[in-house]
Amino acid sequence: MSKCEQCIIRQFNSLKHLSREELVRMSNCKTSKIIKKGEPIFDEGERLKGVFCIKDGVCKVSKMSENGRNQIISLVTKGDLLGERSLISDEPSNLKAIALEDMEICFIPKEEIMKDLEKNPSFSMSVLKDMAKTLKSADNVIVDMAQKTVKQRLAETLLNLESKFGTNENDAINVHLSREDIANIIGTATESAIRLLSDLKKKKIIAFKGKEISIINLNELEKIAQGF
Amino acid sequence: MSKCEQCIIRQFNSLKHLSREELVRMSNCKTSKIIKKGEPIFDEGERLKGVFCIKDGVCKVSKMSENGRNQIISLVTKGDLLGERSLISDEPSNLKAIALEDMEICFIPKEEIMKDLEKNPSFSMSVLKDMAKTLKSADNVIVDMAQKTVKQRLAETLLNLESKFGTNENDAINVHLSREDIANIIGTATESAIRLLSDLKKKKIIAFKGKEISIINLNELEKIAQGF
DNA sequence: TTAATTATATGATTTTTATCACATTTTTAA
DNA sequence: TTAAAAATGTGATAAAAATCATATAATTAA
Repeated sequence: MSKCEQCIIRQFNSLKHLSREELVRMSNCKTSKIIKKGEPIFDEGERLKGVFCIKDGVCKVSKMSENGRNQIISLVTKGDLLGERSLISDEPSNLKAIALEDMEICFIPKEEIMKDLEKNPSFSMSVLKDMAKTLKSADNVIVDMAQKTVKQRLAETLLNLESKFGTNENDAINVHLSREDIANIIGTATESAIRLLSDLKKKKIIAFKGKEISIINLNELEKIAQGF
Repeated sequence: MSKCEQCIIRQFNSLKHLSREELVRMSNCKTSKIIKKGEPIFDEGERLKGVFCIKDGVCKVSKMSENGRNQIISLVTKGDLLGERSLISDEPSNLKAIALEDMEICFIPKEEIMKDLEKNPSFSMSVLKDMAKTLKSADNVIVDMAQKTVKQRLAETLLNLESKFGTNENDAINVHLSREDIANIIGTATESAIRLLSDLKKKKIIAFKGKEISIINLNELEKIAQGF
């Protein structure tokens, strides 16, 4: 079992503010898990017993609408923490997390995290800052969902994916999403997403083969995202 | 100048976790303001120098989309705190706040709040909980915006307004919003909002005269919000 | 390997929503 | 008080997006 105090991943999130003793204690109570592609980390309505620190892999965090359609709220990846919110608000999770690829995650029990949150101001301040940032970006998503067309949202989503996941050796965006997942991020019907992707391909703004998507004309895609 | 330690409003927000000394100190540096209907409390891009505690009145918090349309993110009212987020993230506000009616607000300087946040764990924990809650509701708004029809969102908005503001002696929802404001909450064109309101009136699900709107058939409105 | 299942793709059509135009009412300010 | 401005309301039309149908490609499991 690897040790938290030696784990490089914590540098990417609020856990970097923990002291050596806090990390040692965390190491002793944390557990590691392998989650296979397609498997859930937790489900809607589940009461989380701790937080997850993503060591490797990507998962989609989504929520079912009353209409019975699934909306992906965020993609959580290596270095991110997952589940702090429902831990802090002490309510069942309103979200579901499913692995998009094989994952390696650490589970840290609730009591441990809560103790650190209350005792270590620089840790709690960091979590606070993180939440303020997430909230700001949630506001932006609300505005986009409410005011932008599906075409704009698709363009924006592709740009966001490239900047979050980077590109591989073929200049393709470094994450594999099904057309349905893409549709569920932008909040549209799968057919609409497919159609708009085909349009962008026809206009040589993007290229794709299967789930490997690459942005060819970044400038044009940015224009589309802004509504031109 | 009224004193924070005697102010009843703080019971409604995280400030209730402050100690008597903290409140006395706050009292000595806070200032009170009257904001007239239609006036801004702060604007998009402005760097806030403190937080606002709403003593009386309602304001709309909104953001301009790249399309040049305004989206109302929330309505902030008596007892609420405003501006903590951009203070915590130490970035210019991404939002604009405009009074919907005459308001009475207190301004608490940044240094004072930040000191309390760092020194008083029960205060910072309360702010943290509050943000977790706001984030959860932001997720719900994202899902609604992405997946529900304008009609559903209008029904939902009316229900939310009634439960947040209550009703007056005529059973009308206790807040006055223009049709444009309503449209900007649900994220649609003003004409569409007006048309759908007229439909609901024709079907005797709501009644209104000017900005006084009342829900007549709650059950039916809830059904519409859910997509029937 | 092959059949079954699932994902992707595209056409035709319907539904939803935005836009434009204009009339009427209400509010505001001179 | 009254003219101007702003808000509300409604019809006609256009644009955007969903839905339904069906074909093909890719993936999965027996």
